Amino acid sequence: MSTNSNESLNFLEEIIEADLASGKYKHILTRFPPEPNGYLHIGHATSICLNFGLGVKFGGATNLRFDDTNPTTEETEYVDSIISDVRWLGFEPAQIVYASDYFVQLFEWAKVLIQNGKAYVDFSTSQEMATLKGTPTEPGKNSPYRDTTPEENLALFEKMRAGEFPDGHCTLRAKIDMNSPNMIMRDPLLYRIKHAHHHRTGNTWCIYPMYDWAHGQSDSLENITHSICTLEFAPHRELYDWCIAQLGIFPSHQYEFARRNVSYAITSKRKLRQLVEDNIVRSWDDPRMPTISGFRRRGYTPASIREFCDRIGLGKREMVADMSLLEFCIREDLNKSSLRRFAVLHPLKVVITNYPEAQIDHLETENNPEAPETGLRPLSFGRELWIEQDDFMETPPPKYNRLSPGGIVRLKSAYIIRCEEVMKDDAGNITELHCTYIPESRSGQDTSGLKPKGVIHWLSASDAMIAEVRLYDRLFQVEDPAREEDFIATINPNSLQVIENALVEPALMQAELGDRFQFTRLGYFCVDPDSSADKMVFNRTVTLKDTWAKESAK
RNA sequence: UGGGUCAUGGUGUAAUCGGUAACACAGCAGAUUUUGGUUCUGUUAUUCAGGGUUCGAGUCCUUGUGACCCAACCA
Repeated sequence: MSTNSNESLNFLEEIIEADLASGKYKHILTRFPPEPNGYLHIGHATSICLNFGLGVKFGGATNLRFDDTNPTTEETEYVDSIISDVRWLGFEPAQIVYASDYFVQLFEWAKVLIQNGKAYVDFSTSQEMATLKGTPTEPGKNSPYRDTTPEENLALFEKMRAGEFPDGHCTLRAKIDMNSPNMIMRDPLLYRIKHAHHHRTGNTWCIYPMYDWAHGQSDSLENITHSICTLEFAPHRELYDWCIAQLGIFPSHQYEFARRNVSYAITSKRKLRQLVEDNIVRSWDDPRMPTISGFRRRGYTPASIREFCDRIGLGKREMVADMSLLEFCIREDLNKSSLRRFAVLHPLKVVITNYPEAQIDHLETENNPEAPETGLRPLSFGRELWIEQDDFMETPPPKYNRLSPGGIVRLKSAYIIRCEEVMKDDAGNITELHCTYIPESRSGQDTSGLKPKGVIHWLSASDAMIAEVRLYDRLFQVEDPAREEDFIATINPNSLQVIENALVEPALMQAELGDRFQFTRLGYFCVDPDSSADKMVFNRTVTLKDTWAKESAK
């Protein structure tokens, strides 16, 4: 119910704690209010974690409410994906509700406003309205329709609702103050005519409430105590309060926080759509997309995203959180939880010349050194092996700890080998390595006294299986692509590398959708839904931290 | 006649309503390591500017500067 007194609270938590302490509320109720007009992205994820997180932290609850007041942009498909994204993140709404549930109530309340002389039907065109609205530095002018009597307005509003006017013919506006310094308060639109099919109410309505007429009242109807939104809605708060005051209904309160952006990502719906439609990515759930479904397919865990949202904190100033923090969070989670497996992405054949032709040795290695209880798994060792091309260099740079001519290296959980001969084709390409192994260097019973500097992963040619591996990198090359004049130009041309014929441990062929692994020394990988019984596909979620890559780049 | 929101290391967030500017990520250096992973240790770097109040200011006052939002029949 209450929080630890020694931990520092963010400004919203302080407000809530004070409201609870003063007895203003016994329980808090928040809400996550997406418009179902697209897929959720990482920005929404932070809002979900915020709203639901607050509900959980203070023993309250959180509604999922679809702000479906614009029938021309909204679809059931989006409703479904949003519900599943929220649940995937690990939250269960107290209620799943819709602004459209309140259309009748909202309509009745509009009539109350009209009767009280606080709203009028305006036949001005949008152009005329814009002119009369003034500018931030110049006052507006009253509409010629502003002094129509309540009786007349009521009749006109009923006609609007009855479908007697075409789209755009007139609107219902609140009568507030055309001289207000707050542009939002200069007689805002409450209803507009749209003869459109609504994904839930069908054709029963041809007038639809605007955001400002729907949101606060929806909050109030649900008894939302803390209605949390982003900074750009701050000027709307005055209108939010005005509407509630006019109706004398439960006073929900709006609080604003700064949208939480993430570097190297984009969260504009328009731009995300462009990426999909221009086939720059494959789909909305392409693992490079900053959508929740993209992160899911990429292999991110819900816990890692929640942890990220916790760690970036909350404020009221514009911010861009570091993508590297998100990467830290997923590595931290997966390091503890994922089983280790060997995979060789770019194979180089190694022949152990002093190892018997047909002999297969059975070795073991740990599933996860961070979690010994996960036990060991079997590994086959034979005369022919695969290692990573990167793990051999004919002329190694300084500090290179891997294999080179005449040098030794430890094959993890197996033997130490020495490179005796480099085989090449006519073009000079390395085709295979001839090595010898040190029989007394077997892992766990090493009496060789040798101390190779490097340890590399490997696969036995006798049982390695082929799989497809997709390596993802950042989609954008700049930290803040949204700020670029042409964000498409900043796209990383190497954001996806497909390796059709990678080699993996045989056990990986039984992996199932949702499984996550660490491919030893390579990174964290998950099973992609494109996988089939005969062709497994793995996505790289994130690389391991790679200090050698940094060192060698110097 | 403009209104609103904000300003603390590279990034993000704190600082018990005036009392040693801290935590995390990133970076750098080292130790450990049969993953160049993990773990551990150390380290670099911060209060937008000017003025004022005060023994003492990130915090209070004042004057500036800068950033973002608002003039959709979108949310």
